[in-house]
Amino acid sequence: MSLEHAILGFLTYRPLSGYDLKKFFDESVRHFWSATQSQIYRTLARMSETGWIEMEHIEQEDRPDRKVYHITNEGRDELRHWLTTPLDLPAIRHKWLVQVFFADQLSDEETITLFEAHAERLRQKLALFRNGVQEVVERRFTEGGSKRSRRLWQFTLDYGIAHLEWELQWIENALKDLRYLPSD
Amino acid sequence: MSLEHAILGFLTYRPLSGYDLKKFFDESVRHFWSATQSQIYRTLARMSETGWIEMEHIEQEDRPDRKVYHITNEGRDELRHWLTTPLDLPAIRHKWLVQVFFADQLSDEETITLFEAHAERLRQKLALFRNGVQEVVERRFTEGGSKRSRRLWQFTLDYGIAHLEWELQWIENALKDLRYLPSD
DNA sequence: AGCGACATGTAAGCGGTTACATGATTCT
DNA sequence: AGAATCATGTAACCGCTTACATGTCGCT
Repeated sequence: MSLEHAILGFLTYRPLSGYDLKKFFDESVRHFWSATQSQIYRTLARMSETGWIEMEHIEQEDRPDRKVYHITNEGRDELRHWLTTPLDLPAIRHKWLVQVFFADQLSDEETITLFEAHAERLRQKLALFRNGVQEVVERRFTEGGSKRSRRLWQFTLDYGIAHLEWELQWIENALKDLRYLPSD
Repeated sequence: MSLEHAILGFLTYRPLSGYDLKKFFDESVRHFWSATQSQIYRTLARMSETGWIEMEHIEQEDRPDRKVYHITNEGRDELRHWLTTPLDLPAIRHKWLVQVFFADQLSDEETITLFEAHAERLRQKLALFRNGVQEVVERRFTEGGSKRSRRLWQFTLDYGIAHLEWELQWIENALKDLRYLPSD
């Protein structure tokens, strides 16, 4: 399971609360592994039981108390083990391709719209990605973190952008072929 | 939901049983939308209640009885409606990128292995894809199906192959950069 | 007065996977 | 004799999403 291991990964940086972790997820791995708040809290409780992490209750006067978790030696072992485990390729679940597959139920115009609407979404996400994300990386790494870690982060960002660019280009190309769609 | 709409899509070809549908899924849309047998039977039962499909019990002497489902007019309306509904981009869940992100816990060699193992998996899947799939298309379309429908099928296959090719190339490229990974 | 940040969690439901269960026929 | 194909389904579980629930502090 990746959620647990992502949490272990973040806890190698420093001890963190559920609230902290949610922010880490949203700011860094979100575009390839998102996690909701409720999922994080539940998983932290489970991981405490297996002994991969330990909780420390920190009382605060001005703000709500925090439960800060730190990684144990077993946790570190588990993380290293998982990181060196080859994984199966993820199954693709792409609803849009289901629409394409059954688009013989649509007119030519509707089919073109199907492709163009998807292209437009890709363009929007790409714009978001290009603008928003790079700043976050800079901000985070002025306050610490190794160059190696930063370079690996950059890999995952490059992947995200290159992937969107590729898909967009593929669709723009497909749109050209769409003009010669057989009518029967 | 895509499973229901994929089923509706297949039922526009002809009335089918759960068993038939499982084969259709495995032979055509599997690489972007898979479905298990138990999922299909449960969903058919649910769809009968909503009125999108209707069941006909067909008794057979030599083999087990069949429950053959056909699409209703409401089903056709629902399918057309869904096909013209723009969908959000699917969230990517790519465990391998989680491994990359936290690979600062690994040595240089281990990191290179992480990339190379993934590339090898992509190569295997690509080989499978190129060999196995095209034949299925030919076979299926000698026994019927419109040219339009066939062309759309081809689109989804092309997408699958092009996607694997792109990812493989990206990783091979990343492997070159990996030589200059900062050590601190 | 209202909103956002801080901080914790529970509950219900949904889609999907894996395992279990049955039983006949046909091919090797 | 054993495997594959035909054909149906149930049950348990798992990961994830959405909604609900509570309460403080600081800023505008």
